Amino acid sequence: MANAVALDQLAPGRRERNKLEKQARIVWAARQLFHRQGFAETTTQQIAVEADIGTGTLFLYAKCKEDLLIMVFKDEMLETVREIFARLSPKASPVDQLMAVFEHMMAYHARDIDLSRVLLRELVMPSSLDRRGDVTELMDAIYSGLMDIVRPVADEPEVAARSAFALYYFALISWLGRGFERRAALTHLRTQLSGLLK
Amino acid sequence: MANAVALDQLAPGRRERNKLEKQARIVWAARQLFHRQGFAETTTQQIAVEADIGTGTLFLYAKCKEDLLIMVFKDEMLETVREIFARLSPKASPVDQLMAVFEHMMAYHARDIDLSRVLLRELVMPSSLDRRGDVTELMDAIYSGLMDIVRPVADEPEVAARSAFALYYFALISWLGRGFERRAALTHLRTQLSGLLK
Amino acid sequence: MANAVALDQLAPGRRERNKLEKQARIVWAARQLFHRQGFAETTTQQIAVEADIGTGTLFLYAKCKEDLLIMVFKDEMLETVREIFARLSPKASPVDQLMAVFEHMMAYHARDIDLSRVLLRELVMPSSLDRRGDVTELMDAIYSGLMDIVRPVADEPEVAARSAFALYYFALISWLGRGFERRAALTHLRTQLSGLLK
Amino acid sequence: MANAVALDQLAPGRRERNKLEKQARIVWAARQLFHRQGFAETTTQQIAVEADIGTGTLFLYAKCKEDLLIMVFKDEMLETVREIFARLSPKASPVDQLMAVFEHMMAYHARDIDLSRVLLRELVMPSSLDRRGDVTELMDAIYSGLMDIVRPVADEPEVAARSAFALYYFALISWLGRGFERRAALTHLRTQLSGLLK
DNA sequence: GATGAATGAGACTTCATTCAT
DNA sequence: GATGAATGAAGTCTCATTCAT
Repeated sequence: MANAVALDQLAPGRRERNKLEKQARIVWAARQLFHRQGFAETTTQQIAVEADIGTGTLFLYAKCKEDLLIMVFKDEMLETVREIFARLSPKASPVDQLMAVFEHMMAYHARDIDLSRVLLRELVMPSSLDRRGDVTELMDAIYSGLMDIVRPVADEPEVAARSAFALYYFALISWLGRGFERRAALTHLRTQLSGLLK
Repeated sequence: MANAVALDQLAPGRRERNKLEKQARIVWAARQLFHRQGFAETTTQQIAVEADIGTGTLFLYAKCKEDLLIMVFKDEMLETVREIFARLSPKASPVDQLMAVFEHMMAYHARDIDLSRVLLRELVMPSSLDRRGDVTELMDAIYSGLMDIVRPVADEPEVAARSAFALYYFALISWLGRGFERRAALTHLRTQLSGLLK
Repeated sequence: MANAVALDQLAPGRRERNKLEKQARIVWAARQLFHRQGFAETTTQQIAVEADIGTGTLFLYAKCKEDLLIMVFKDEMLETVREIFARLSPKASPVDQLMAVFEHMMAYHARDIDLSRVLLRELVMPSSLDRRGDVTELMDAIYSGLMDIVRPVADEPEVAARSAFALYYFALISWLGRGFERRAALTHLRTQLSGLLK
Repeated sequence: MANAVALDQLAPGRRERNKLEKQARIVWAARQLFHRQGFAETTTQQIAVEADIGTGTLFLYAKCKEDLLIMVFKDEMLETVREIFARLSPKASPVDQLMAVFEHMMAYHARDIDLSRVLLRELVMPSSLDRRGDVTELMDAIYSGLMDIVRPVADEPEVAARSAFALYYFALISWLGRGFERRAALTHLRTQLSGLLK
């Protein structure tokens, strides 16, 4: 008994660290490696080693490698989105505010274009549906912010917010998917948003 | 040599025609197999066998497997799109016409959802740029038709057409990517299009 | 402690009965799943869930997954064999009686050929020796019945019974292992048994 | 041109070595490694390296690892069987001759019991049916030899040969599968064969 | 006895693509 | 242009089993 306590103090093992902490370590490890090496170039083994867990344990927290990407993205993006909305100038026009939001979001993706491409691919054709909740949570945060912006000028803020996001999404895909210039995509987007909000 | 010339004289354009016929056989074989077995489950060897050509010959006509999917899709989709636009009732409202177009396009994708998912993934993150021309050709046909529809009510038909397509594309992805119901996606889309065209 | 005694007095044999009941549930669960999904496709976790016990508890009752197969088989087969011997017509010739036995046994295996293949593989190359007793018990039952059949016509009933079973076993393997037709295997077997018993 | 010839002379490549030679090299490599390290412990990569071919090339010649075992076994066993039959004393009694054959065959398996266990398992539950021809060829050779032995004393040599082999097979499995002593298995077998041939 | 979170070994095979002919 | 034998990279995730509680 006394020994066990002593052992715990000397070498706190893996087991007592709780699930949440473990999940956090996994996401942290995945993020580091995905950004440093790319998605395909990162092996699940590397992530497990970096997170200090067993190879199999990883799959108790994420059903597949792609789910790890969603988890990484959701954490980062949610924070990013909240910052973006927090920093908006309320005096700017709705279109300007929307553009500010979307420009920042694109800038976020620009930091790691390849990883964002993999992410979009994953959103279009999900490898598992386990992380659907994460995506929903993120989308809700975005829609909520967009609605606040368009509310003053839109009869149906929800519809307008969804439309605005759809236009952004198309611009994003045009940029990521076909080498459409980011600037050109944004220019188009502004025109379209102006048209949308009359 | 002399023989070759003679053959050419007897059947002018023969080589070229052979090439086209061979390409047609390849696309036909790919389509059959992709639809029957799915994209990943179909091997390039199977396609070569079905098209009655050598394994290596295939890659003289398509740089990679994904290009075959684009070829299959472009042929089918271009025809589908033309039919759709041809059958529109010019008396219907622009929104109704747009919805008719998009409903038919979604119905086309519904015939093979999985294959459409692969296609969208491919459009978002192309494996090769060789078939970009095919995509452009198709998009031009679509934009052209959409512009005709929105022209009566839009100041900038090109912008409106692009926006309309963006809204459709988002609906499409929502449906394919997340099991969002097709009906629900279409309902949303109609509301958004109404908003867009005021 | 005192409580434990009291409990034991209230329900004597309770612990033992619980253990047997639990084992019965495990075997029942394993049988369902093996038959429904196949051996390889069934996980020990599924069996544990179905038997309503912990994942680790399973291995208190069976040293390994293969042992579960033996347990399933032994229960079923022992009952089957007893029925078969009970229903024999004593007036039939020994060869006819043997054939009746073996036909029924093959029919039993025919109900789940794939599982029987796994079983035979397991008998040829056992994963553990823990369940050897089960196999012996079953074999004894079979030999005993076969000896009763051949006794009237064999000088050494034990030898004849063993030979008869060997001939059956070969027929069984020929059928399971190589797609030899069941009918053909049985025809061969009858000829061989006739030769054996003169 | 001249260069190509020079290169060929300096470094005769893989390609010109024909298919048969390649298959022989593969089987040779597999045999070495299976015997030296055991079946499970040998990787297909090792075999490919040893045979001096590409990893994938291996699977042009054997559909799966198990097929390699059949190929190895068939070659060895066919030779072994022919030797055994060639060396029989025609003056010995049929039972003695049969026993000589089966003792030698068991001795062959005794040289690598574990590999033989894997082989038997494979025969009971084949991983592929591609090598069925090999098994048939071997069995034909064995049956043919056995028929010659039993012909003098059996009305139906074919049936007797098959029965004799079945009895041997059962003894073999008893020995390999359950640690039944080889000597005991052979003793039983002799008794049974005596009974069979009256 | 019971639990269930954690472990970690593990190597096969596929199949798009190439390139010598 | 056509062929098809040869290549070889590649790495996830499963799942039986353990063992601290």
